[in-house]
Amino acid sequence: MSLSTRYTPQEIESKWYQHWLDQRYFHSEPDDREPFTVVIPPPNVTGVLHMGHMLNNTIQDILIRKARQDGKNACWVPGTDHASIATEAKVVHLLREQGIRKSDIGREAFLQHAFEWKEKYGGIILDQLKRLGASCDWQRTRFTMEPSLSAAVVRVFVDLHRQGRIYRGLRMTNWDPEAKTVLSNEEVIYGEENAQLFHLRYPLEGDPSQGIVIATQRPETIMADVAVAVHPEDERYQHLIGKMVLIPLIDRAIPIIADEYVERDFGTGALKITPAHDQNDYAIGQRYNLPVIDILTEDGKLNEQAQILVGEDRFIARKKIRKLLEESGHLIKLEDYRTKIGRSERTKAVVEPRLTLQWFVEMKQFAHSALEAVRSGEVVFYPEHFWNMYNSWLNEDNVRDWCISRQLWWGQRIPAWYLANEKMGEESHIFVADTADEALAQAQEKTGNPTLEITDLRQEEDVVDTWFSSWLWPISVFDGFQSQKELEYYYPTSVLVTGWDIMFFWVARMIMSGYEWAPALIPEAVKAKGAMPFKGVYFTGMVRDNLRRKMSKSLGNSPDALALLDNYGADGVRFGMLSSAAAGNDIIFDAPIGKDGVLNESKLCEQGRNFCNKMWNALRLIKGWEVSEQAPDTETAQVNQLAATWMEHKLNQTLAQVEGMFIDYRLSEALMTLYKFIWDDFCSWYLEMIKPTYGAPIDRPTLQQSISLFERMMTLLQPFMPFVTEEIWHQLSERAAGNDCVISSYPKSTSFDANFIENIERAKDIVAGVRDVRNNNGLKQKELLRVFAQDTPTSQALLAVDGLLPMVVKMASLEFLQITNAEISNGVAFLVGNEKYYVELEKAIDVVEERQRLQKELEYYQGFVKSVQNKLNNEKFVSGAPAEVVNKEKQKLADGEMKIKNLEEELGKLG
RNA sequence: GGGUGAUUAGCUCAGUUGGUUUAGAGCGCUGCUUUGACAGAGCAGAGGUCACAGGUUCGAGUCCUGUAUCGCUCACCA
Repeated sequence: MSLSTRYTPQEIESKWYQHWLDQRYFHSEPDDREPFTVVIPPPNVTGVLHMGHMLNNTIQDILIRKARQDGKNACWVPGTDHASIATEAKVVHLLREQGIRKSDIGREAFLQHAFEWKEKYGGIILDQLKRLGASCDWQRTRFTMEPSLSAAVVRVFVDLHRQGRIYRGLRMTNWDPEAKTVLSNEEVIYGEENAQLFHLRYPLEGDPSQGIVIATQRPETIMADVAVAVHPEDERYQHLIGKMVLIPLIDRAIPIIADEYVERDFGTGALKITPAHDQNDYAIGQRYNLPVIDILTEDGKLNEQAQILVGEDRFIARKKIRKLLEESGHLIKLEDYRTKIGRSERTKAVVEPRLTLQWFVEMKQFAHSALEAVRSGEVVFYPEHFWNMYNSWLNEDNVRDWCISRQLWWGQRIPAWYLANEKMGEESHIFVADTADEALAQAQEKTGNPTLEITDLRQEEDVVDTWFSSWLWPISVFDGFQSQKELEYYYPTSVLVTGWDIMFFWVARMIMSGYEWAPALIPEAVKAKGAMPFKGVYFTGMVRDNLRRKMSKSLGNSPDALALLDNYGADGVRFGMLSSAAAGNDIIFDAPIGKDGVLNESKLCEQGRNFCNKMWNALRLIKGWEVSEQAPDTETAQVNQLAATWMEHKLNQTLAQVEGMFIDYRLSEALMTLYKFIWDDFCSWYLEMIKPTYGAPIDRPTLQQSISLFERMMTLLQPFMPFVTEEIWHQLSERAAGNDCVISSYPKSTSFDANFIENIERAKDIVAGVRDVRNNNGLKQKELLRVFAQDTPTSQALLAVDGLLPMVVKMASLEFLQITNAEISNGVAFLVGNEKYYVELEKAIDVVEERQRLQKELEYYQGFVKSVQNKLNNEKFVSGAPAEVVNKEKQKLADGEMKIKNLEEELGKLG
């Protein structure tokens, strides 16, 4: 025997992965088969494999491998996302360590560094996916910033701009006055700090005896006020609505308006509106068409617009204006107050809300098509309930225009040009075009100045949001904007597998872009197959730790994915990931440490590894048998035949279940079903049934039958656990080149005899009954027992099934099993169905213990019968329930009563 | 506060349109088993009033309403 007693995944996995690549099994070209297409959610180039990747890529791989075995043209397109913010931050950090500042080296040099970095580290995560077994078509690997995909970004930008659906507008952004840059929301850290709430009185214009008191934390911004707002139903202020009040110190008149945004209970119930310096005030200002007065400079000082304290820093100004307000009698009250203040992650400066010019995509039309796609069922969500979240994001009340500009360098630069002599932020001409030359031509025409040169233009500094490139992914990975040949074949893709956290950022936007551009690019294909980018979306849960936090590197709470692969093998990890991952439910992977000090997460992978080992040892058993060309004795032949027939039925039954589960994407259930079939039915029962006595040979037909079964099981399991199945496939018999498990065709279920399966289940109950008696009476396995079956038509029929009786004798280690009417003098009884079986004991029966056992069982059935009787005594049930259900209950009652009778008889015998 | 999901065995979770015995799995636990494929194993066992309260129904873990607890998510009070 050359096979080691344990399955060792390491060499086996790399061996077969390389083999599959050599055979180009994962490569796809359009042909006349039905396509099954999946595009990977491109991981960040900066990424390293974490649990979330392992989960959703395992699922994608299972679907792709299954489709491949189903004879479809399976195509899984891998790739990476340039992830502008994350990557730029990483490269900036790296350069800083070398003493290089981004601003010193300029855009070109910075991008060169960034690309070098990407070349060096960008592929790591894809190599890690290979270790997991991902059967991607690596020849198709794409990157969101490669030329073709970038060209697509520029093209759709120009297209939308031409249609007037991209515009430049003001937006409140997080401004870092120290770094003089816009921050993304993620770069702002909020914390509670002490502050003061100023109550200021604004006198009524023309009647200083009246006025209104507002509360503010930022008295230095009152010069930027454009209104005072109160709640429309606030009785205190009804008489003031519509009147004008004067801003203290500068006496500018502003209106009092009514808006439901105002909380009556907070502060004084009156709110100053300062659109330039507050997010919400800006929104209110928009609603009422109020002007915007910006009184701050880009480094946080008061400007000329403020009229007073010009040139003072905002915090100095706050102190000074307090004094001024006190002196002028406008400061009514000052209270201490805890509030949340946002600071820049990097400079720690208090972030200033600031209006800046940004680029936007109009969302109304897009949102409508995206909602319709899912509402109509053209795109199906698994699980369905995610529709609610999707709907609430995208409905007209909530959808907001998409700000697509980012103040970064790493990304696709916005294809807009300005006249170089116009001041930044105040450009009056904008030329949007695919290339600088086209922009120049536009500029010459629009300005009527044919002598303009390229140097007279200045390109927009900002790049587009990363999602503005990844929303084209299902089209652009097939170079769909350049040539439609592949797109026509592969589009729409079959299913998208991703986490629900990016439902809005990515999933919804891909749907939008699909419906926007696919109809124009591939009209015929869209007519036949639809415009959606994918037919289904499988939302995986978030992988969280035991505190239910998302796993992330910054928290350091993610288990080392590669270490898991090393310890348990890819198949073990795939099993572990899947076994607790129902679609959409978050999975807690880093569960509390158990008693034995082992993490539960590892336990799941351990179970997967043990499963590999179990199959491996089943293989060793079969390979260890000597083969005999002689037919075995009749009884053995009968048992073998019975076992074989049973397994064929059972296999088809299992297959039918698994087929249904695949259709519903119930992958973990499908895996569990196969697990139980292989471990319990095949290993624990079938192999034990046919196993020759020690040292004896096995007959060839039975061996062949077993190998054939094993082979089919490997085919069924291959999508889930590709490596161990491939290895066993090849260990089972010599294979011609190209005969590999990975491409073996997935069988379709045929009919099966449920009755036959049921008979075997009864026989297994007899065996279990005998084992129980052994356990309770301390009888050794080797001790052959005599068992008697009560003579009834049912037991007659059961034991008459060919081979069943000798099978039970073998499995339960019996001397014999006989049907009899006679009293068994020293027999311990157990029930199988309604039939009594007796195990004859040599020694005296422990009457007390036996009574207890029977009594307990009796009580159970008495309770059971009572509940059934209650049901049947209920008029309404008998008349209301379908006859089928009532009959079932009657049968249950009869069975229960029979069991009670039998148990009472046995108790009676014990005296 | 809005939205959304969860609450089933010690732990992690299934339970698919309400009706196969008064609910299942894996791990853990308890007992037994060790020259015989596998101790990364085998056999058996214990363990749950399905969060709580109502309601609909002949029948509810499953549907409805409310409550509690926990989570996620969006918006956050000048």
